[in-house]
Amino acid sequence: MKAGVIGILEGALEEAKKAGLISTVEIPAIVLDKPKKEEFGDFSTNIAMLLAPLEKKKPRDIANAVAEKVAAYPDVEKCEVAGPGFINIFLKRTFWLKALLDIAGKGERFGQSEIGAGKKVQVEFVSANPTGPLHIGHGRGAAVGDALSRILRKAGFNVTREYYINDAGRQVFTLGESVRIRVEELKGKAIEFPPDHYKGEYVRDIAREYIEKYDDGGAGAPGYQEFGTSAMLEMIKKDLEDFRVGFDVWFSEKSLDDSGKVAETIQDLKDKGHIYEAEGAVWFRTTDFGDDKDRVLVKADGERTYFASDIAYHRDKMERGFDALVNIWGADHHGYEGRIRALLRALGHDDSALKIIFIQLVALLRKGVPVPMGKREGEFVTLRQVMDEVGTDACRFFFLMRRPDAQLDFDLELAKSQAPENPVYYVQYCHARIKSIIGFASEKGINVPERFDEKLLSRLEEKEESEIIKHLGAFEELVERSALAMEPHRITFYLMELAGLFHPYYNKTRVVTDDPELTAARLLLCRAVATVVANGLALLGVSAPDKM
RNA sequence: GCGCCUGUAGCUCAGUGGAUAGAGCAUCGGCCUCCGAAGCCGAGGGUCGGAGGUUCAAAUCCUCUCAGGCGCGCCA
Repeated sequence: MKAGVIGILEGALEEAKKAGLISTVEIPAIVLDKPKKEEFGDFSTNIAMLLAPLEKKKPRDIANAVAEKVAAYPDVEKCEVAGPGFINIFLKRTFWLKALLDIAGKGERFGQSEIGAGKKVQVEFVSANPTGPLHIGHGRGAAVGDALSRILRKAGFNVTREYYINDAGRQVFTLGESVRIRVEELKGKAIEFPPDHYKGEYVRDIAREYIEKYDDGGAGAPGYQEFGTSAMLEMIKKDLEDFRVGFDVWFSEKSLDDSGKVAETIQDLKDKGHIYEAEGAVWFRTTDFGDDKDRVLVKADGERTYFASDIAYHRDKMERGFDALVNIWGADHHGYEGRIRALLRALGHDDSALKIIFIQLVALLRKGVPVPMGKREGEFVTLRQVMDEVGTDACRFFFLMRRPDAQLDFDLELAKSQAPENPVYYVQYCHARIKSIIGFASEKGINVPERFDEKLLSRLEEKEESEIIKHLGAFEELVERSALAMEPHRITFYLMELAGLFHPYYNKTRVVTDDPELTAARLLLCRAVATVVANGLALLGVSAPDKM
């Protein structure tokens, strides 16, 4: 919708230029606003005020000249100049009705665009260590990463979702040890459990499973570490599956090491002169590329650091030819950003290809009272627990109700309440309600018309109806902007607004009436709302139920 | 001490440099003989943490400052 108006404006500016009213060659980018007040029109632009200093003329004079040209376009009802020099454009109702025709024609494809132009984007998210179950914070990252991937795809990007498995190094070793100790314990040995090991109940479960399968100690028995890691990974995969989060690639840290890529990367940096040795360790001079301090790649004891794997991983990512990389990290990792950017630049890449989204903490509440968390106490709340309690739909929706970098209060009781204050149901109810209306009409032998035109739709004369239609028409641009800004929460807010327009309309206006033409037009409008709600919820990975 | 994030209504939060800053919840008062009341209508509520600066125009950009969170390992 908006693109069309920008076209009109560009045309008008060109005409003004030809008529000698404007002399500036480089016209600033056109910004179209949706004014807050309807007296300011459907769209408003500040272009005259931006041109004023360049033209050395009064903004209002320029605005008047442009407005006159704009007003001549057939889709334009009128065009006014207001305030310091805003150009306010009022469009004809028929212009908006095109959105309804569009939605009816495209159905679930409505909202799709080509703005991504098939660019390859990798979204790496969750990437939790396979040493314990996913907790609530991972869940938020999973919801954001998954929704973002869906939105990017809708906007025409070629998306790869990837999970980086930290299956090498200290932590998985400790997991293996934890399993071993529990196995021996279960067999009756009294062993003091080391405090820095994983003491969650799930480790006992894994130990029990191990004893059941391999206690005979057959030749094929895997090591504790290997067994524990794969058991944890299976559990994580199952959690994610039930959370409706899928991945295209599961990338193993261990495989990087095995294939020699870590050593290769260090050598590469050495060849480029970014490596030095000091105090028995091998350092990467990241300070040459904006980092706070240099970083160790190989410790004095000969062991590689986690960062050594990470540089190999990000080098590998770049070599796979992505146009953009998105990393979704917990906010506690933001200290890592500098060194990863340093790496990309050291390798000669443009680090602006990398976008890191930091996920802030989730504060779990129950009726407003904080639920205690803390990994050390072994009483951290898992994604599984929350999912089971409030359901996947509510859980995902709540995670996507806030900007990722803002802390989130998640109230369990609110999320599962079937009361009106629960926003998940507010949106889903809108969809179910419309399906019910369409069902009611069809029982009376009235169906959503197969064939229709602008004349039929022009029966939608209520103010609420045009507001809804305008909002529907903004959906495509919303998806684009949400994709480009990489902000899934915009979709959530849009849907709450759309439902907030529809419910009052429904309460006030009868859809199924004695007037067949009016009924047909309103059924079409309703179905369009349902389509957009369903499409929007699909981007969030939340279901759009026909009945609730 | 240094770095990053966040300060907007009682609470939780929206708000690509634009016009009189919005929504939900909470509070109070109303609406089901009629397409789904998981809904609707109405009311009250603000020094956009603070101070300077840039601009025709600042919640938005810059500087300083205050408050909260997080990070500053040869841990991952």
